[in-house]
Amino acid sequence: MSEESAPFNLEKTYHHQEVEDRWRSAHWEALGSFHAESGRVLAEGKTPYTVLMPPPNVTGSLTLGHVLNHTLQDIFIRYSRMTGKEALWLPGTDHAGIATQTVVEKKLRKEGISRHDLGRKAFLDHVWRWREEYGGLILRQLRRLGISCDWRRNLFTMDDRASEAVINAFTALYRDGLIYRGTRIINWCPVSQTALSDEEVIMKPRRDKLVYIRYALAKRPGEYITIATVRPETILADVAIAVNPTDPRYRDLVGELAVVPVAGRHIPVIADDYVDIEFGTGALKITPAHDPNDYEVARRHNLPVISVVGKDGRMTDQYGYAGMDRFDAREKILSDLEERGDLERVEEYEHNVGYSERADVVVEPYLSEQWFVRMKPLSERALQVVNDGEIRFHPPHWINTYRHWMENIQDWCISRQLWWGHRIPAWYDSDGRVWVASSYEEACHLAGTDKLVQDDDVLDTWFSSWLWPLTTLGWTGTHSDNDDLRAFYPTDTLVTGPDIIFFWVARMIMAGLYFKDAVPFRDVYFTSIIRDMKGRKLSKSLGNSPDPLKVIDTYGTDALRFTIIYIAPLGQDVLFGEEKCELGRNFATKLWNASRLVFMQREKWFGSLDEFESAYSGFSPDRTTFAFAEEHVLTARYHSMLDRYHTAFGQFRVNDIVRNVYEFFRGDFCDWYLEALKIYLSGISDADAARKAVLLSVHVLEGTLKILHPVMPFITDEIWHYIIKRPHGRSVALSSMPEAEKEWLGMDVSLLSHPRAIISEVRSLRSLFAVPSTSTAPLIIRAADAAAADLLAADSNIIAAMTKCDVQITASAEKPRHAAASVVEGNELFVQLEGLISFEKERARLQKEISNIASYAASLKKKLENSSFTANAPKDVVERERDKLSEAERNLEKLGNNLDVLAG
RNA sequence: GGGCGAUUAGCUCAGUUGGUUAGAGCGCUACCUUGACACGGUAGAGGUCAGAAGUUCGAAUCUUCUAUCGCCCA
Repeated sequence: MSEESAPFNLEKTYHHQEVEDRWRSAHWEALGSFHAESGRVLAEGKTPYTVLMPPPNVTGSLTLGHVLNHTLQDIFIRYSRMTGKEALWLPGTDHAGIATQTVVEKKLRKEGISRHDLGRKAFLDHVWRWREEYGGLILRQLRRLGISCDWRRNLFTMDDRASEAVINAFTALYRDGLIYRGTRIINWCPVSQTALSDEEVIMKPRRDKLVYIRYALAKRPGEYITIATVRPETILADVAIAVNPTDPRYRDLVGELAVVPVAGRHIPVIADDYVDIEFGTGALKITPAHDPNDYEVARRHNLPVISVVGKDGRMTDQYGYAGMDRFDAREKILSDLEERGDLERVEEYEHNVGYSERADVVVEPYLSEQWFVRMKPLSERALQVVNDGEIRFHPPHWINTYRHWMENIQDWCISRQLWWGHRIPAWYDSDGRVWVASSYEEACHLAGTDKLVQDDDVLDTWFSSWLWPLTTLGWTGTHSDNDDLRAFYPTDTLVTGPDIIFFWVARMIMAGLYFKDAVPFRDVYFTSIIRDMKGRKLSKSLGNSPDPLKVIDTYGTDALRFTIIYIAPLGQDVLFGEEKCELGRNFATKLWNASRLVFMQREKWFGSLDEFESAYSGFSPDRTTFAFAEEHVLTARYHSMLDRYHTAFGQFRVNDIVRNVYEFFRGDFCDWYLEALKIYLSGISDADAARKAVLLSVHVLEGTLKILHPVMPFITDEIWHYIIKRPHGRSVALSSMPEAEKEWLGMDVSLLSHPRAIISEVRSLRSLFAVPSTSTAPLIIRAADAAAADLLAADSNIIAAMTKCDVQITASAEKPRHAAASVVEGNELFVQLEGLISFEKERARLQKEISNIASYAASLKKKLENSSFTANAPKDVVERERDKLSEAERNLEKLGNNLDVLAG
């Protein structure tokens, strides 16, 4: 910060690194700027505003997706804080069961150790140590974004408090009959060696071979039935061949026995509606241990279940394939079948196959005993609150996806065969009976014995994430309320990607309603998906995902934040390229330089900072003291911009927010107001008048800094401290947002905009006739009326400087010869360009202009002569069309006269 | 197969309930190193709003169909 004696202005150039480093989260954190207190809501009556951070995975590192997501949350939080709310942003991380365990196992493997060598407890100690060392990375990186969380409340899903809540939630659901244990075909990841929920399986198209295999009929020598399958290795586990009961081709075969090739087992031919007559041969092998649909068929027909693929994806059969990988076995059995003559033919076949989300291998449908949450009872209210609008989605079309999932919901497999996670609070006694309780002691008490063994499995990570709105506010399941919950639950805005709508959003809604009897949040903002410039998803393997930290180093955090919001519309994918950050960087530079100009003028016109401060503290724009038109226009445009800004927030149109401010600042503030201000101040001797104009520039600059602050927190805080001297500990983040004032919103500035329009037109003429920028041309303005004449006369210096013309404003000038002429808002302009313009060129230009306007006027005339238009269209629309027509006609007349002068 | 979304300037996208001679950024062209800023300024070129039909006084905007692309669920 500058000394009192030194000039109180910004450095000549903006160094984002230096400024951002100074205002880093650490600074704001040390000040406690972003702490929220329930007392201020409960006792002082402040309105709460709460945002839940979607807990990033502890193994994660910062991606552009995080940048977008967290910038949006920060924008909402900072805006709410500045509009007087008690703004609470709850940060945290999740323990990411599979990912974390995989990372630690990989690390151990390099040291030649497996987790089984260590045993469960020692392994978990390793995981915890790993998390202490590396698990904070993502949060440190997020801090570089300048996000304004209440970091005191940082929560990890494996923390004691969160773990307690998980256990209590489990036991409560079990008690209510919503959790059960059962044998089902689940999605098994052979690499991670755990069950997965349906949501963790990603369907991907895959080219496989559709294999047609002949099964001999046991009692009809020489006859056979042919089935088609993409998984020939599982024929070893076949228990039946099914045909559709209405299929005439196979009707007489139902009840026959077929011989499984290689295995030699006799299996029945059965009839079941499930079989699709069109697919393959219409005869389907039934392999209940390796296909969920086959499992259902087998149950209906009381068939046995035989398994030939083990947990590791290797064969477990007794026919010589045991130990082989399932895909190697597939090839082997294919050649064996061919050799045996059982292979009829092979077709290329593209179909969708489930892959494990984490390990990216083909998921194995696997029959095993797992824990499930019964979803149907939970889904009904969860669907209702979204249908009723109690929770709103932005953009709303995601409701369809949500609704579809809720209406076709399947039970949720929550057990995972991992060690890292919340261990399932279920114990088995020596008779194999299960006892679910919050602790071993309680389970012993229930069971009446202490000879209990706890279930080995842990819970799905999402089983802790779905409690996030509750656990972050201190809910543990043993009490229903506390001050934080009373003050901040339900939370307000959830910002997340649509890819976890099922995983997380839907389940949080269920949990909130079930455990707290209230929705967990009001609005859900679904972010864009970020792609590269070619529209491809960002991925490490493609090498097309820029490192946000490098982007920040190059362009600055503010620039990145501004850019990503500028280019990310609600509900659309966004194509990101690092170079796009030039937009944000350039804007930050512009903001800096414009501020420098304002501060330079302040320094020039105020004797000292104190003098300025005392004038500024009582300042508000007063149109009766305005000296030039741009002061009116700027102030009116400023308030209309504020109005659009607040409206955009209300509608979650974040994209509009930055575009609106961007246009206002570059256009209205810099290009028009500041340019006019410079000229006004350069020729002035009245210091008091000058000070008023400077005060207005600071006033609007400060307002602009405030409204930009949620998007660009660093540079705005820096410049804000130069508005007046403020203690280093203060922050624009804790100041209040400017409001749009009705008085200014209603102001008609159309007349006051004439100077702008005239300046643009004259510049255009100069450029058209290639008038050298060094030469000053005489400009005669014949004003539309007395009011316009007064206004233009007052602004004549500004018009002169901005057009580089000698301006003469008259009521009745002769039409000069040798002039380019134009009409703007009824004001006739003559730029005398003796020797500079060619008559021919000007004549042609006027003729073209006249014919343009004439055809425009004709179309307006036609419209207005159409009686159904004048009868049906709203009055103001018709009125507007009339105005346009008369304006066009006036212009035509004037331009026509000019043409005559040229001709004559 | 079902659902959702997209198609507007060379590129990336705005365009809120139908009422503009359709906008921005980047790129392009010309001019300008002017005491805030060349990461800048001024002026300009560039679009039959994917196609067809319909509703309407009026359609980029609403309806239907078609085409192409993308996502989700089977």
